[in-house]
Amino acid sequence: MKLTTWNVNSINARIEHLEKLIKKDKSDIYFLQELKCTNDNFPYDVIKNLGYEIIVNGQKAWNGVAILSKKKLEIINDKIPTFKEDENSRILETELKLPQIKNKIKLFNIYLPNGNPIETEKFKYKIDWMKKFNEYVLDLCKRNTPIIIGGDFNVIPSDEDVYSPENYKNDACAHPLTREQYRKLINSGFTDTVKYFVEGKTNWTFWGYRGGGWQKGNGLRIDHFLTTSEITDIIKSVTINREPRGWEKASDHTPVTIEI
DNA sequence: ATGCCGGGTGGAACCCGA
Repeated sequence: MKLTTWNVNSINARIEHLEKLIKKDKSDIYFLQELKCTNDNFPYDVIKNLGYEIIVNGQKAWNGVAILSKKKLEIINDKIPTFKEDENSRILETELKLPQIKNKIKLFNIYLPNGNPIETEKFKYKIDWMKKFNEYVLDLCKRNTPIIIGGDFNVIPSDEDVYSPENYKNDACAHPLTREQYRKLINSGFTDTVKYFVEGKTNWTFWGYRGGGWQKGNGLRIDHFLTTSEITDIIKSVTINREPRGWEKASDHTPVTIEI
């Protein structure tokens, strides 16, 4: 069972890349972020023709997340239940049953707010979003629910996860308050699967368009899969697929895959 | 050069992202 997360930076601008990726790696489930389209403008036909069921939480111009799955999944939540007033489409919660795990697994596809610049309401919104999400998820943890959280976290977990910590000293993704909220998940038993399973350094998942980020190898590790222990125990592999970042007119993020 | 690029939107010397 392969699950892949990818911030596509506009599903309609990237549909040919997505098709190419799906035909190559054939994951069972895809978490997509930054669709930049409404539910009505999602390219359902292309993806259905590849053999996937689709759930979408879209929004005009910004944000938007979707889950593609070979087997039909149901939407459990499209808002954080403790943060229903959130106006942005940034989350999809669904459930998956696997034979090797007794209870249903909770799947979360998230597009966590960027939060820059840090002196504005945007940063307050980011921290608030993280607190509300943690409140909900950590409550599930207490009840020993198996959980997989995948997506674009906009969190640089440590200074090892950015090409130049100095340049990101005042960035919302590396801010101590951001890292503190992320650590609450780690300290509650979630495994940062890329950190734990992918060897070596510079395991970037994002390279910015500006200043030749990709060409210079100036990247960040901000797309993550976090798993509770029951899931971590059955992980076969975790990979960052750098290839799509090198394609013409690429997304600035590249896919991350876990196999269980 | 985070005034850099590349999306969306609407018709912008605009907005957003990270």
